[in-house]
Amino acid sequence: MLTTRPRGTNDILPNEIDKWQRLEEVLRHVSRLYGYSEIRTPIFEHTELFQRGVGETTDIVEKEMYTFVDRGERSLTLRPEGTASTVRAYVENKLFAGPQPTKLFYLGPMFRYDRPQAGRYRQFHQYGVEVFGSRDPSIDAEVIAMAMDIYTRLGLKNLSVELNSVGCTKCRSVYRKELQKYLEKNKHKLCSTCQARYDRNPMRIFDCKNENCQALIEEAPTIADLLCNECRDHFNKVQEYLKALGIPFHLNPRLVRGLDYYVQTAFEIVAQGIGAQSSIGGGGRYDGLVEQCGGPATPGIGYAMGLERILLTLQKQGVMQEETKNIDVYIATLGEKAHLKGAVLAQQLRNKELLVEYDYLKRSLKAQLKAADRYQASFTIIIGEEELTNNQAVVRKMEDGSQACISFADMEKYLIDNIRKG
RNA sequence: GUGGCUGUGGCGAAGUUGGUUAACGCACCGGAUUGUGGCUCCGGCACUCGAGGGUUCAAGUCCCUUCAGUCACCCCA
Repeated sequence: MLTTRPRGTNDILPNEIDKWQRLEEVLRHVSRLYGYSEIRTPIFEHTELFQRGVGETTDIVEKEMYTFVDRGERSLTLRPEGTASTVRAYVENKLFAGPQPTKLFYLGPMFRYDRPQAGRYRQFHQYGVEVFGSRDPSIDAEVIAMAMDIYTRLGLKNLSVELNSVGCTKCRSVYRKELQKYLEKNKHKLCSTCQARYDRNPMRIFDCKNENCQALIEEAPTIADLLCNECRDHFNKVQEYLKALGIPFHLNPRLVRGLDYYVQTAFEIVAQGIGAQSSIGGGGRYDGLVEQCGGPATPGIGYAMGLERILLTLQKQGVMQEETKNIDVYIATLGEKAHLKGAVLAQQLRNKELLVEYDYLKRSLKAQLKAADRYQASFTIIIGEEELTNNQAVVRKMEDGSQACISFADMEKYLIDNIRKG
């Protein structure tokens, strides 16, 4: 156990940190373009926040939370998603009193106690945005367009946007009853989980993979048929804006997202070929959430994307180009005095913005050159007794093995000139 | 929480119906080249064959338990 990381967690090693940083760069850049400011909230919150915010009946709250009691006997929970915390921060810090809408993004680890599999981990990373203060359908469309913009910039292909409206609390309860009425006579034929869903949240039966359940619900009325005028109008406008923005989408009346707070717009972005966990992002509108979390009635919409899944998709689609790392100068030394001189020279060259490595192991020259080769150094400076007395060093161009004797006084200029050129 | 597959040196892997000192490749370190890399050759590098228990004269090879990885279900990013 001492040398094993906890289940479902990952070390991001030096050889892969690069792609993470490049991904994060794109996310921050696009955030700026769309006018979002970063918010950093705690990794853990009062358990109650997620219970109320995410919803008591969701899988997240029922079986996936990392909850613990601290020394002050408070129940705390490692955040399983980002929206609840962001809403809490919005309310607590009275951001609603500032200019609206408020557009925020976050980036960081989330935690869910789930069985790990391809594209699913217990600690995973999400980037997400939240917009508070507007119920206008144009922002729904923009948020979806923004997500697609990010994927496109990253080079992802073959994605599909699944879009639905889950209605407001009013039309949803009407729909619920309709759906229950439709399924009533066949209720006993549903699988056991769907029988439970029948009472709690019959819309989730659409998600069931069981063929029998699928058959039973196939001809069921969809929410689209029963949206109230306001919701239907909103949904139509969202589609209108999406079309105008050139974002293709699939209407999916069966898309039901697993978090309780969604109303009206719900969407998911799906990638192919990364296994069963194909959703690389999703979101929707949550107009009642801020109020429910103790703030003023404020509309909101947001989405989150899973960074591991994005990286996985990038890899599967082969759009991940390796970044070559090489240094400018390797300093090889022989003998104690030369070693000291090398240390000083390394500092001097680094001050001139050169990437410099130096041998700390007092290895043989041969071994040092081998190291220089591994670092893909452009030049290796060799300093030994002889060079010290002549106040110069051998500078070897690694590419072709050509060497020159350069005085320490001219070293900086020589290297800078030659490296810039090459 | 449920199920399938897997678990041998840093990595990738051989390992016959259980039978002596557990292949091979890569990586790493050193030498051939007394102060010079990338190629070649030579050499070096394994106290637990995931862990624990059992069967047997004898187990990496059989049985049980457990842990981990992986994929899938549930659900989600």
